[in-house]
Amino acid sequence: MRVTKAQAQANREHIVETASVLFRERGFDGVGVADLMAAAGFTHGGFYKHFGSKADLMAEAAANGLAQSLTNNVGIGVPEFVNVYVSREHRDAPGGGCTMAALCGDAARQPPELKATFANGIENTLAALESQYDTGQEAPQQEVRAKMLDMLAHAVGAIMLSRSCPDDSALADEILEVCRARIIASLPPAPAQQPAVDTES
Amino acid sequence: MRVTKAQAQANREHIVETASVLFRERGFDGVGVADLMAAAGFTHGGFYKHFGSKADLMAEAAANGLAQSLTNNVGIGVPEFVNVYVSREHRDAPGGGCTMAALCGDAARQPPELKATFANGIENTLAALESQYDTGQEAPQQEVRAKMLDMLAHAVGAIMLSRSCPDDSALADEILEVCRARIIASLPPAPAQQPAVDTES
DNA sequence: TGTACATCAGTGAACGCGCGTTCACTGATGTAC
DNA sequence: TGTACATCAGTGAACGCGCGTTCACTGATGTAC
Repeated sequence: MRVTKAQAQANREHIVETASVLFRERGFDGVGVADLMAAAGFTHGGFYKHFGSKADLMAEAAANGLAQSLTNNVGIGVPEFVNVYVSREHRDAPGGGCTMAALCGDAARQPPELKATFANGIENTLAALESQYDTGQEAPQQEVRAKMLDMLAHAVGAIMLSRSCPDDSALADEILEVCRARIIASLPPAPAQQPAVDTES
Repeated sequence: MRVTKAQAQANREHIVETASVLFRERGFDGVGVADLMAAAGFTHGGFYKHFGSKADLMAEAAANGLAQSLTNNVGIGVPEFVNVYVSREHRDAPGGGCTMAALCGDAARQPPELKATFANGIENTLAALESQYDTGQEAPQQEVRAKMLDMLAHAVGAIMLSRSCPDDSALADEILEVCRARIIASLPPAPAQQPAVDTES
């Protein structure tokens, strides 16, 4: 049952995207090759026509997920990004959410190639955040980068800690609410001292 | 080869502590029952004389690790805690480090019982941090709790993100250094506006 | 205190199962003429 | 354009392996008398 080259390429991409979601939901070890292929609408045997190994797909799926989380959050501005990111909706839907938050615990135990993919995803996310971060005043690029890196770690920690609590627990929600408010409050260098500046001026 | 009741109890505790370290190093799925028992100096068959299942041990080992991270950091003060926590030494030694940072990614996919154990560990850590947090001024208990919860998520995120980067990468170190400095700077409510107050006055 | 027997922590072979991976096969696609 | 053949994406059975768990067994401990 051979298939068009274009169809085969589309199938391959579909498998990567399916894997990207499933890995975020269940972790790398929680998704088998047969599971994955069935979820994508295929039988497991064809897997190795597309990928050298499960580890290879893990790297591709991670890269795909890391890139996707970027395109999902382009141009909304940093405070709104934090509102969307540090939310119950995001916490409760890891499959469609941030790959860093869903898989960085797993990534820490993976071989260097996959960690490099992760570091690359972090760098790209950082670059996107930097470009959207308006301090309302001149700020050296290094300072902006540090601020966004700090904010990202903060937000990732909030989601991950919240996800490790029982689904209906007050603590899980408290973590999100406390952290969201404080991350947003920390965004402009000194919000209370510096009244809102019209960015269109 | 039966063994003294006291010895059996000691062996059981030794298995839990060994598991606590190995799970932090390799994750719940990365440690088999046979691995674990061998590391503790036993054969695998005896495991079920002590524990009903691997899942039961996971909960006990997590509780043990979460309690341990508390006793390791009693009385050193919050800024010093951050210095020790958000460090390369901690990042590079997960087996002896914080159970939250090592396993909260795994915990998010575990059954409610284990998540409840995790939430309990977070609450206990919070209580310990609150008792050590000196704002230099009067602050409502709720505000102190929020500050410590926020700080904990921030520190956990920094370690986890750093661990997901390649071992020798500049980004891994940058994350730690940037976050450590900023977390510490954020500790007193307004460090720049409020010069050091002699706490002995 | 000494003796006989039950208990049970620890051993190591064995179990069923699911995993990642391989392979012979199918049949539509792609290609050479 | 039409024909003959090679290619190869996808199928599904099979592989070896390691996992969590079970079990008959051992022999020192604990207990009853």
